[in-house]
Amino acid sequence: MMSEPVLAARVAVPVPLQRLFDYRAPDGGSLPPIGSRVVIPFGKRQLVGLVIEHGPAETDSELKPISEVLDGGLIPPELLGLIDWCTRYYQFPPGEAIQLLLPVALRRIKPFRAPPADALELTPSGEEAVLSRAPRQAEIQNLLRAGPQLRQSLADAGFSMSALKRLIEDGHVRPTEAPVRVPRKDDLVLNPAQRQAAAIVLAARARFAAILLAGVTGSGKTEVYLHVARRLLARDRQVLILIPEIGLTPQLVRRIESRLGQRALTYHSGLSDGERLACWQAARSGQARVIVGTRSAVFLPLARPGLIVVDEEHDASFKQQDGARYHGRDVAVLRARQLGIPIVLGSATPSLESLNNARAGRYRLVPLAERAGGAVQPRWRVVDQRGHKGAMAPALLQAIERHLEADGQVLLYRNRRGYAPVLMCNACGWQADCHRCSAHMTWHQQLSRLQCHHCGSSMPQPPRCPDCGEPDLAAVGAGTERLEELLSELFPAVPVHRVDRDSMTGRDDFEQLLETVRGGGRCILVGTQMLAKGHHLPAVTLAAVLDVDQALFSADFRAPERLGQVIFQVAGRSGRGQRRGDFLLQTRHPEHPLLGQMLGGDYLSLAGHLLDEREAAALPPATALALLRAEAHQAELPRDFLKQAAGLLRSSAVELAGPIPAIMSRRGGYWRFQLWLQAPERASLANLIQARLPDLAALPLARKVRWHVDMDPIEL
DNA sequence: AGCACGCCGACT
DNA sequence: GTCGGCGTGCTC
Repeated sequence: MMSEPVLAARVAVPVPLQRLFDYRAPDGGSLPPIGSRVVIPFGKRQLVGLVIEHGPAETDSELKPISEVLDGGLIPPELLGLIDWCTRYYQFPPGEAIQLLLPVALRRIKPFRAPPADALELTPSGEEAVLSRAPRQAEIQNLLRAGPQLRQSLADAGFSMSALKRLIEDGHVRPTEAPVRVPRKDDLVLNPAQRQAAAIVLAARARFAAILLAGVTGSGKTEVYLHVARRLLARDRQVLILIPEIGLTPQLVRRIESRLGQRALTYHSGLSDGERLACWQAARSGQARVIVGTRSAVFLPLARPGLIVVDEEHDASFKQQDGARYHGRDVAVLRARQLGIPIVLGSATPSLESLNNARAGRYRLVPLAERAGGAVQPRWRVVDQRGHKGAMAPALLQAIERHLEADGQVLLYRNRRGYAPVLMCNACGWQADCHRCSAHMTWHQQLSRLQCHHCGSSMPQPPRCPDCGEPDLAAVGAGTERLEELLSELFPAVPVHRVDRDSMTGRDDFEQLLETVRGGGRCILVGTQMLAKGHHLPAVTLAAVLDVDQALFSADFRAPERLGQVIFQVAGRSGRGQRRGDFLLQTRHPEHPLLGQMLGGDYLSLAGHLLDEREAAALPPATALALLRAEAHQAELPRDFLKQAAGLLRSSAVELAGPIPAIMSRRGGYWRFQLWLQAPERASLANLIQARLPDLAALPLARKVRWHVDMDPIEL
């Protein structure tokens, strides 16, 4: 037997360096186990790191000792394995792993004071207390006799903080970790298609299976997840539900809670550090049974995992666009495989990536083709906008009028916020462009300012053309703000609600608007993406997409897929109640073959066509694609860097293209270029890039440009 | 990323 | 004569 080399703890340190650092055991102690949270000396600083593995020291210099072990074996090996795969596949430094694995509160050396429990219970004295002279307090006492309640739900129920405060001061009520009971609504009876879908998932309840639940809007996908979730909760398993970054969380969470009769914890960037820590710990201990989170929740430690759900799996926000560029959906599938549990990917408009995986037999496609509750699909019609100058053709306006007269609600989708996408000089043709981006600035009339939606720069309205001095500046085109104005003029008797990031600034604005709209009554909704996402608005009988044309001719090979998704999602908003809906598509290119394909039928057959086209063109997901991106203030630097990088990456295993400018060639003052790397297999592509990464980093130009690798990019 | 060291311009 | 600009290099 060979003599043992010095065993070191290989530690991930929160710095953007492509390697681990070796440390010896703390003075007078032994090597902390893998997954331990430790404090280590790093240069002049003390940092929090994670022990990723044990191994022989890989350095000639003397090892420093670990300063302190904060938590031994905090991160389970299963998660370390997942992160290891992610760092190698997505090519991000191990230090980024710390950001993904630890909530902020645990990335600091100082122990974090745990936030007070957010539930309240009666103390023994509170049970006894006679509160006849304090009716409000007595009501609270009565409520709490049934079990602990969240502070928040007491506040929602209209109890004042002062009454609560008094009860706490008097020692009648105290914070508690005890689980809060949520009254459970009875199960909806699943229809045969839903039952069958649930049965397929449940058949795999104790092993890995990836099920792609492709349910048309209104088919009741959520009921299927929740049915399955209940069965797994009954077996004492945890359920992790991943959702895109959207503000519908409160509504969705309430629905999940009442259906499951369980409290659901949320995990997303909107939480305070303390709240995130609390959720993280509850997930790790198993106390949290149901967790609803955005993509970062895929890295939560789970004591007894039973099911992962990825809702709206096609949504681009599952892909992190900076830092560690991982895809939450794909990582979730890998995690489910490692855990040996089923994962359900749900969408009315599945991504071509997932459909391709279904074609290849890696996922099981379970279509739900019928709307639940008997609602039927809307009638589709193309509105030819040619020959009309305005933002809305007469045929569209007539349809709006007709539906309003029939007391229907109208939903109009337009993917541009602001008043007008361009401000132009009528005299010389000058356009207000961003100085830092290759983009027009958007005219916001209410703010009386021009804004760049890409870099955030903003300026007041120029009083006259900066080029020719004429004062005749015109707003060209219509964003949601202008559409709202136009519609209010055309239909003065009808409320017009604008839904976009500018109008829905308050926390609950959107939620409240949805409530109002669900209350019924004629109205027009005009808005961006926010409006297209799965909201149930039963009184909407007309939905329309106002601008499909730029997507028809986009340079982005994903544009047709995205357009298809938006169109089917918006169409799905119409006619979900008793009355059949209409759906209109406004275009100046009614003869475009893509529109023909959509009009023909359902999303899955459109997606099938699109997937065939990707295969024919050797584009993802038929091939693996990675981008090497670089940007700098001078255009030559990233271009030259990528040229040199191309030389280093040349291999028979990959096809290289570029450097070519990004679709948005300049952003925030940076010139952006990219090198396309394509290979038949994702793993071999990742391996090649990983092997050459040190050489790339060693290029002198690598220090002069900002660069990174993006595996499976979705933004070009 | 930080934080050092290191060599050239305007200030008490 | 110094304070300080950010280029370059290192972190087990």
